[in-house]
Amino acid sequence: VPELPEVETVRDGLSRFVLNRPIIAVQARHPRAIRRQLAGAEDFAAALRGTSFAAARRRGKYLWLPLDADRSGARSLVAHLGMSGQLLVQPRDTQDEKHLHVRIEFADGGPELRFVDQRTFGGLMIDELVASGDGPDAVPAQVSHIARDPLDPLFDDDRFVRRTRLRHTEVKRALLDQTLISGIGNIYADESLWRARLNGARITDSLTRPVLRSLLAAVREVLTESLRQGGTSFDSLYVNVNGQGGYFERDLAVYGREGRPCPRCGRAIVRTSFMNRSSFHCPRCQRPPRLVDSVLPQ
DNA sequence: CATACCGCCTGTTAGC
DNA sequence: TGCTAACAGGCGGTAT
Repeated sequence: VPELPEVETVRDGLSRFVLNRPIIAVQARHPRAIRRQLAGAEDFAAALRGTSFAAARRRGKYLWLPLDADRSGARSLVAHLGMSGQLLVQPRDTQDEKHLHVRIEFADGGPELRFVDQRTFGGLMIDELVASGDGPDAVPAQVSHIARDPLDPLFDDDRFVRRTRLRHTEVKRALLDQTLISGIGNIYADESLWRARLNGARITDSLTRPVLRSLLAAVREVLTESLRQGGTSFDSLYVNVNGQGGYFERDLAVYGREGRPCPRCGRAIVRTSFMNRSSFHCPRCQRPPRLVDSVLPQ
């Protein structure tokens, strides 16, 4: 599942292989992949033909490629990989992938950009850049509600701690809320909570500022180490633009490791159902909240 | 406003 | 063996 380290790895690949190359043809083969393009497939293709990508940017799990300023500097190709989306840079003679949804060809005849997505939760669209509201940089309108991510130099730690403590919800929910802190999905939420020795069911307004700061530090450690390894390819659906997986799965402490020993204390990792998805934690290192602190009715 | 939950998707695996 | 059901889960929309 592509989260911040995976999306950043893709962004880096795009920045090296698809910038400043005039686009000559665009093929949208699956309408669902561009469902957010309200004006339709032809409008999508027309916006890209003849221009080029000027840069590759990211916030949280969204990435976007601003179009060449000479023609349409206010617009970008916005991408979200969803559960299983891949942006691949492939030689033109490479056989079409089974779930190839969008193809972008360049005038130089070099490798083309392909959007491949098995579960179709991802998508592409052309969108206008707008002021971000929390800083000097512009972001696509589709991305404007997304908080800065913890690897963004302008991420405001104090604001995150303050806003989190104003909420009354489980801390894992808060980590997954992209309007509070972006880029974290189920895998890195569990890994970060384990590093911070916090149970994900702890309630945000009962956590102290130092505890939340240490959680934020754990989040940054996990994301940074995973990024160094090219991300996590837990279910092999995540690959970089060259089709290669990352290696962080080897370093996962709890995610997907039910029954195996906690790397810190040796106790068996426990799997629970949480928010209708799987969560993994160490029952010794991450003690559940006292009942009085539970989110359940008082 | 804050918070919780549903539905969208398909390939893989578990269970009968 | 063959079928069904569960599972994976990010996110926008909607309900409370």
